[in-house]
Order: sequence, then C-alpha cells, then structure tokens
Amino acid sequence: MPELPEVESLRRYLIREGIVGRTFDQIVLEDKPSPISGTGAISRIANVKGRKIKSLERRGKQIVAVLDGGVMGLHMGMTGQLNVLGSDESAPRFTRALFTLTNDLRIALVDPRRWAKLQYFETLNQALKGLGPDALDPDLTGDRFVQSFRGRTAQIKPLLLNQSIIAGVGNIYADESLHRVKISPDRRADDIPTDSYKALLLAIRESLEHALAFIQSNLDDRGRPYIVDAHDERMHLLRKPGSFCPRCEIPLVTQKFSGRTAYFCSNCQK
DNA sequence: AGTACGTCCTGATCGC
DNA sequence: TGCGATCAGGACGTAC
Repeated sequence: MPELPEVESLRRYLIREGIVGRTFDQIVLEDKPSPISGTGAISRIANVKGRKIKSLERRGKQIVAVLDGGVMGLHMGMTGQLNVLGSDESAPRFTRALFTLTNDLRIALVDPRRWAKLQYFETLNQALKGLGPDALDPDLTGDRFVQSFRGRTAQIKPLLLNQSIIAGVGNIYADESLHRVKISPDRRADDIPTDSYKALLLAIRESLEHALAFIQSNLDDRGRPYIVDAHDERMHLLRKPGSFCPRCEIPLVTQKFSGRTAYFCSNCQK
C-alpha cells in the first residue's frame, strides 16, 4: 500500500518497538514463493538468522535493515504491513512471514496480495540498486531533479512513478503533486520548463511531508501507523469517481497511464 | 536506453 | 442474496 510517508511511518514504528539491536532468532515463511522471490532466494534469506540489526533505514519505499553482515531488504508492495505481535497474540490472517527477534519479539509480515518482498543482500549498495535519490533527500536539488528529466519524451505521470528517477513517489502523491503545480499528467516531460520542475519537486515534498505529519499524529492505540486510504480527506485531490477539483470545482477526470489511474483537473492542470 | 504494456496475486466493491 | 466484472496506493519483465 505504502508510498514514502507510510513506509517512513512504518520504519519509525519498528524503531519505537525496539528492533534495532536485536538479533533474528527465527524466520518462518509461508510455504508459497512470496514474499521471497528468485532462484536461491530462500536459502539467501536464511542468512539473516543469527544476525543483529544495526540500523533500520529507508530509501523511497524500500526499507533496509543493516545487519552485522549483510542487509535485509523489506518492500511492502501494495498491501504489505508489519505488525509487532503481543506476547499471546497469534499471527493474523494473511501473515506471509513471521520473524522472531531477541527476547521473543515477534513481527508478522501481513500481505493479502503477496506482493511484498523480503530479500537478503551482501551489501547496502545491492539492496538499493536501481533506486534513485529519496524524494526527501536534501542532496536531491532542484537542478538535479530537472536534469533527470532532460531528453525524456514520456509523459510526466509515469516518469514520476519511476523509482530510478525519484524514489518514494507513488500514484497518490504523484497526482497530488501534479495538481498542486497545475501540470497535467499527460504532459510530455520535455515540454515542461525548468521552473515548473523546481516547483514540482517542492510540491512533491510538501505533499509527502504533510502526509507524514498526518500519519505520525494519528497512530492507532498500539502506536502503529494509520493505514491511509485513497479517499482520505487530508488529500487535496479526492481520488474517487465524481469528485471535484478543489480549485475549479469541476469534476475531475481520470486517465490510465500504463494501467495506473490518474485523477486530475482538465481545466487548471495544463 | 527509453517507452509502453502485460503480469504477478487476492480481497473488496459495484452492478445486475 | 448471489455472482461476475472491475478495481486497487507497486514493480518488474518483455518487446519494440
């Protein structure tokens, strides 16, 4: 489900639960290929056993647990969630993997759709391979952002979802940001001026920071991040059929870009 | 290389 | 109430 704000909230939740400094005692996987994929993946994930978590980091939607020897990558896909279980709590429905850490701290990877991924890597670089700069990384300057779209003929919407260009932006916040800066999702990337790109980067960050602050102030009674849904009223753009542009008050239109639905205003977004 | 599209998987929701 | 069609916030492989 998650985009950057949800993943960052998940990372902070795990840190609050005290997973850093603990060791993986056991990992029980559901007997289906997911959430492990690829040849030899099961034997590789077994490498995390006995390893201590030195830190828990994130780039874009990818969580990385840096171990004392290797790195575990966690990606929640579209429906993945991690839940720390109470001492007599049994694993919930759709649990695909169950970790036991030092002192019997148990964490369930719950993922109805089985698109979450667990992977073991030798190095941090391998774990982050193919990911561009994190959307909130200050090293991603406006100029660098502009540069990454130079010579691109594709439409801006699918490019914003490309994690090798900017990591952490998903369908919701892409639409939200484009609306904020009045750029149409079908605009060709090489048709957008430099200044608009700089405004777009700011808008992306505002959307993400706003969402992160909202999630952090709405944790559930067990301290877990609230699962945001697409119709959440804190979004400017209400992603549902029949909703209206908050500026023009005319109905939003939808358009699919390689299978992903964009909501936008055909009047103010050019 | 860059772009466009199909596919992975399963639950929830909507219309008949 | 039941059932099929459609949709879902992600990412990757493939073909051009």
